[in-house]
Amino acid sequence: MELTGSGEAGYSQAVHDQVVPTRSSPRVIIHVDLDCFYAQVEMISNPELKDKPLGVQQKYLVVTCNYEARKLGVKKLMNVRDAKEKCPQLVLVNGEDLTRYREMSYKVTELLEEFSPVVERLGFDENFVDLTEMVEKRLQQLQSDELPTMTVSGHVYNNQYINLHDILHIRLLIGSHIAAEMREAMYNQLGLTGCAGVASNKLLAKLVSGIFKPNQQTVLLPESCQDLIHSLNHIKEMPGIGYKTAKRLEALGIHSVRDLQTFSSKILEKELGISVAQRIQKLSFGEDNSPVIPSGPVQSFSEEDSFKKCSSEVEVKKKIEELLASLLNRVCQDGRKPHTVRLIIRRYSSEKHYSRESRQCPIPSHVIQKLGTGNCDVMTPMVDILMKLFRNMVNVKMPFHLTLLSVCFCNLKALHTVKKGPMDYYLSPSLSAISHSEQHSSEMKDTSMEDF
DNA sequence: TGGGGTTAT
DNA sequence: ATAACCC
Repeated sequence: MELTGSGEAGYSQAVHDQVVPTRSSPRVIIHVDLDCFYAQVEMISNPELKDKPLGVQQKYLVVTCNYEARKLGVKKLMNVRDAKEKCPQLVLVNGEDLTRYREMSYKVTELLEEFSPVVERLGFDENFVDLTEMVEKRLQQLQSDELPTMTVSGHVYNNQYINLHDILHIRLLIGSHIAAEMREAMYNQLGLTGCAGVASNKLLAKLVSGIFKPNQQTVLLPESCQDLIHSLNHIKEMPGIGYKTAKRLEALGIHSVRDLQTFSSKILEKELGISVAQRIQKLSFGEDNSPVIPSGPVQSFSEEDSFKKCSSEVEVKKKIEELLASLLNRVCQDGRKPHTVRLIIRRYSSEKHYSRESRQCPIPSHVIQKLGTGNCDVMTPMVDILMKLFRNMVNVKMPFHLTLLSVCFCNLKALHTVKKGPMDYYLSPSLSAISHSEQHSSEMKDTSMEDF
């Protein structure tokens, strides 16, 4: 038996004109999924909540709840009235301000990045990590006398037999140990519990992480892949197949994963377009070659507020000022500067499901400059810009009825720190481009376009 | 359905 | 700018 073979050596990815050998085939991916994340953060903030049924409320919804509450029949995204009816002892905390959740969320991602830098966030409470390289290193450290005593950490999906002569099994077992170490670190350093799934791609890792539910982990061995995907009761449960696609598939008579596997590729491509069709049909077989993409710093900040009714310009301005105040704090913390601002609205409509409209524009350069600086009045010009965007979307001479307002800062650009002797100077990209001849054309053009 | 996020078109 | 996806 050889421990090192089996990966097809591919030559891809030209990085800086260098051809780097990459092993593209057998990956080890972990999906980490925190247990009822917002509720956990609240229980850490206030330990008195720990042994009580707890729900986190946003507007009239219980968006998540702890396991005490779940035992008593409370479900995620349940109406507050229904939840209180089911469970009169339910303790509710308001979770509309995401600040503490966001901060804890990034602590988790950073902790995982210490194991391996390739970490992709999915929402606030899930992360994928590509463990392939880490596993490979441990495999090379593995002594041959240790091999016969190798065991799994946590559950094996289907309770499948482990073959220690199968290199794919060995890799995944090593992955399961790394998963256990990650969960231990999350608990010891942050006080958080969660589930983990280890498999050969993101789809399967995600599906298998949910098999044993709070605070447990599961590894999927290749032979049980089909069992896993066929354990889904409906195609809508397949990550990547959302509400719209599921509806269209149903119209084609496709309900189960097997229906999708056996459906004509040609017809599917004609109905959904080649891109979606090919992607989701591969998903139906458990195939997913999408890489784990390091999320890095956020690409946009937004704050939103929903309400029953907002129908005057004065109200709109007040809401925008509130949203903006929070956003400016966040921008200040981040250090980078947004170069674009967007206003998003949702209009009241009795039927038409969930449609938002938005208008965006560049942030004038003189406003950008003031953004990080405490708060020498950047509010006024920003509110003016946002009200103009608002009037561009909504005819204020006609009656209107909004149910949501959101402000988003995006197109974030780093400040360039230029080493110049004892002092560092912060320069905007355009200035930096002038002082450094190696940075030019595209950035210059981009900046000047936005300024005017 | 809340209050966020991402990528593709 | 919108539409789809994710939580």
